[in-house]
Amino acid sequence: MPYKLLQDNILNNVEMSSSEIELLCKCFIPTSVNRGDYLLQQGNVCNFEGFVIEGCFRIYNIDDEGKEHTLYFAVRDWWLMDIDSFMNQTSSELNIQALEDSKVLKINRLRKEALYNESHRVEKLFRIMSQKAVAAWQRRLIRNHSMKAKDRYSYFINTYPEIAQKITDRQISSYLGITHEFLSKIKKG
Amino acid sequence: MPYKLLQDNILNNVEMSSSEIELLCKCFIPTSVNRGDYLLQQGNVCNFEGFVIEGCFRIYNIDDEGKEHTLYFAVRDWWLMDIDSFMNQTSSELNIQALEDSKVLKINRLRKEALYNESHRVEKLFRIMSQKAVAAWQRRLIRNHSMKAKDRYSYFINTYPEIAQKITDRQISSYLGITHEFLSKIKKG
DNA sequence: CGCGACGTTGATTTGCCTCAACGATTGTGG
DNA sequence: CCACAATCGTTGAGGCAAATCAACGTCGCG
Repeated sequence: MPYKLLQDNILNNVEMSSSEIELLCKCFIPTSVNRGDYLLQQGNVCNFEGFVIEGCFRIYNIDDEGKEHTLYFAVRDWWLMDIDSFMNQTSSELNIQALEDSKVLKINRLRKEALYNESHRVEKLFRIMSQKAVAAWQRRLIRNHSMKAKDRYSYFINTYPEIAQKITDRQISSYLGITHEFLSKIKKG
Repeated sequence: MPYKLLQDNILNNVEMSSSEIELLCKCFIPTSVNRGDYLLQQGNVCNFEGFVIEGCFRIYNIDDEGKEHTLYFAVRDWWLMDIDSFMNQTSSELNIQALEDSKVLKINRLRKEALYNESHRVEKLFRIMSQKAVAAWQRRLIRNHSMKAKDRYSYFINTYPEIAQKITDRQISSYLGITHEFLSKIKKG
């Protein structure tokens, strides 16, 4: 039952009757993604939001110089999307790639916008989720400014051991904002 | 009429009848803050959200080593709060200080939580505002990782000229994540 | 007036990047 | 199943970006 995980995640943010939550979950479509495949590629418009059931995704940007910058990783029980492209229906600057064979519950944009209007509780759910996200991004910025690369690395593997175990050092370095060579030297020292 | 600015800001995010928006705006209390004074200090709990009518604020953290890290500045038409402390009612790690004599519209936390439940539109308003904020924080992180200090400085003064004009170079440097000495050298070269 | 915060500059050090090379691992097609 | 290619992690030499520390003149404010 893939929906059980989604239900628990939702109920962790808002109260909802079992009938309402079932109606909500029905709007999410189970999708399998093969390792290496993309849910979204830079230049396209993001018209979905996803909730990861199993596997692992990397959400990253490639800049003008061809360098990769990982915004975050999404594993079981995480949400993913390009929120900027999704809201404004503009061309995305992000790639969302499966690092393993994965399963996601996807909801279509128009479906989601409709749900906002149909249900005050859905609106509340995503209001709360977004506010939590803002807090998390603020803390990440402060960590980036106050901690050296070595400490950011320790923080990452201690805070997200289940993610660290699934990804390569190169991917970690692009999340930390350093080169993979320097990460290698960090791990040695 | 300080509320006109708030009304326009809100209407820029959601539609609202004039009666409803008036009811909403009434919950915000005009507050004057003298230059140098704090709306919030590290260690206290944030129980308000603010909307700046005039003046300028700096929202920053002081780390274990005594270094200041500026999250953002808030001038006319900007919102401010410690969203983490506000949501979880935990001790704040942020300071919110007026850099000029300023005027803010403040809404109390309990009042705001009540409004969420009373009005679907209010819930929608803050859902949209939060989602926009998430997008902005994500873009800021990518800029921090992909641009050198000099380019981040140019970006800042070009994107927020009205802020740049109100603050000191030291404050800009703590926003950019560099020392004030280095910023001085950037400006020279 | 005098103090404290500010911006500047120089000398030195440090954190991190670049480039290049290498072996090890992983994935792939024949 | 093997051979090869691609990607990975590692290491070293050298360079650059930014931090650190110290000193100095300036300005605004009490």
